[in-house]
Amino acid sequence: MNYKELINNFITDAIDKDLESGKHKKIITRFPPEPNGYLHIGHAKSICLNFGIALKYDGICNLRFDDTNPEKENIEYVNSILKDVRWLGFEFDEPLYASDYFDMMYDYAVQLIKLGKAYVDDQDAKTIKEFRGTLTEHGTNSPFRDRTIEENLILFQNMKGGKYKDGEKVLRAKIDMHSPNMNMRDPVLYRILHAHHHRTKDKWCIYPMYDWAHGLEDSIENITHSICTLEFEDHRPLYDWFLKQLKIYHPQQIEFSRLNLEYTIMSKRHLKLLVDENHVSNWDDPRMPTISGLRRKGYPPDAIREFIYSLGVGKNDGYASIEHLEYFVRKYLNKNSKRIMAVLDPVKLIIDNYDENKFEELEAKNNPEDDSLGFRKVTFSKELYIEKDDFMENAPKKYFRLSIGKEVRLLHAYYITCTHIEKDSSGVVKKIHCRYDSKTKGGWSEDGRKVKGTIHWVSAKHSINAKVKVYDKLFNKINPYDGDEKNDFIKHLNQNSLKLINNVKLESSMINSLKSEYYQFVRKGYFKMDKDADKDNLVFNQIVNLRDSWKKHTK
RNA sequence: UGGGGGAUCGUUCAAUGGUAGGACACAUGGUUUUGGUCCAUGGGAUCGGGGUUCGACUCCCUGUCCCCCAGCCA
Repeated sequence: MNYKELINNFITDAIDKDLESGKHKKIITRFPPEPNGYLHIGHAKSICLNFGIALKYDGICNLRFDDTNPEKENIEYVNSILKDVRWLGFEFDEPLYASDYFDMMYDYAVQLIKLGKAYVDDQDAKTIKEFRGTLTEHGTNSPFRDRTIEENLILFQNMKGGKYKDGEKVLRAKIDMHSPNMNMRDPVLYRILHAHHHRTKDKWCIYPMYDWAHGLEDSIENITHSICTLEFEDHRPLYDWFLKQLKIYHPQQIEFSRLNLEYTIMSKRHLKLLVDENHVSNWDDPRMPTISGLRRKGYPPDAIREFIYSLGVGKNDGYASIEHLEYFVRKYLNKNSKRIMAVLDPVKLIIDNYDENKFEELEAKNNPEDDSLGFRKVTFSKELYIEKDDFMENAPKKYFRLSIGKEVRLLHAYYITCTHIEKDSSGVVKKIHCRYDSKTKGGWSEDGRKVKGTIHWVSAKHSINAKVKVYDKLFNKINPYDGDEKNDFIKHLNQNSLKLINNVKLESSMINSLKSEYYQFVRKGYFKMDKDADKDNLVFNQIVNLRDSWKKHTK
């Protein structure tokens, strides 16, 4: 991808100006996930933006774990994030950790106390909340707000030293309890948490809050542009205030609107709920909007990147459509998948004038637009399977497929004409009898005879059994939160989001199918073998179906 | 009159005082050994009302609607 031209938005406009004015020479961005869950496609936007900008300007993008809350974070999440960012195609040096800066952050806090800009508050959480005021009423100063610097220094040291229980004291910035911006009403800087941290172990029992930590992390790493989502816009005055008080290097925070995808949710907390309550199998369930879910489903990273960059970056909130994402998935897969024939809903087709014991190895192209993907042999014989819906007894005029008396092409094989059918007692078609034209081998005729329909097939005797999983949208509503209490989104879960198809027949060449490979099941869709599948249990996930303009006619 | 942000085709992003454009979606036609791909064509928008200007999506005034903020989460 050509990142120089790929990304152009209001953020790169700002960067261009900073480069022109000489404010910066080298651009440094960062992607700062909290390791408290798996990354989702919303994070992919931030990743593509931050790493993309670094690539565009020959700069650097740090991968930094914002691991300031040990109660929710763990190493499993750290590892998944590392894997997902790399899988998306971005490279980084050793990952960085906010927890590596805990000593520095502590020292800065001491400095802030010495400046008379921070104090230890003995009020409990409930009282602090009460004193904070409301959106329309200003707050009230804490009775502990005017402690001396000396006292604050000792108290803060005692907090660090473990002399108090969780929640007994906090360190707060001394800003303005009358500020119309709630974030400026003496925000908490440190809370007491006697918790085991996955990296610093038991060294600390006080942990910094986001607002305190984030600007310091950015400053320490010499980040030039700290790009975050819109909900932090209100926090920017605080971000700026801290760095100004401390007189340290001051990155610029710029906010953009986060990515929303139709029919799904992007809250890590809520995605975790879906996992914990078994609404999905795990974080990598192919129905999840997580990077690991999309990977398991078979979405190529290139397609995800192209999708993200096609969206652009702005400050409007809105929803990206599933179709838009699927367009890029199909676009990539059309070029990069091998075609094979698979029958998902089989019915027997018998070629009455073909010898019982004969079979032929016919040559088939793996990708009609790209010879470099090679050729393969498919086995043809007297008894085949075709899709049930490729035959209709009473076909409408524009139906191009098989029906009694009509001729179609079997892809890569022969022209066949249907002569008669066999049904069971309840009228279900059990066998379709045809005759083939031996002069049409390969699927074309010298006489220029026109055959409108082409259908796929597999040889019954040579076929391989498999299972297929087809996925639909996770929720029934574009915005699962719409009009409800925040936690009612569960009731909008699509109960039919997973369909298991058991009796799938694959062409014989699939005996050597690979987990790493993308396949197009001709006329059906794109598929990839599930990570838990094996030779004895072939399971394919449908990545996305093929566009189907016939379906529109039938409606 | 609490603060902050936003409003352009159905969706998403452009146009930075000078012909409102692209992509997806949709529609029509063509090509085709996938009713896929590809190609061509078409319909379709500046939140409302004033103002400044030769000229306004852009600047000013005013109104309306939407999103975010009252964690010792990030």
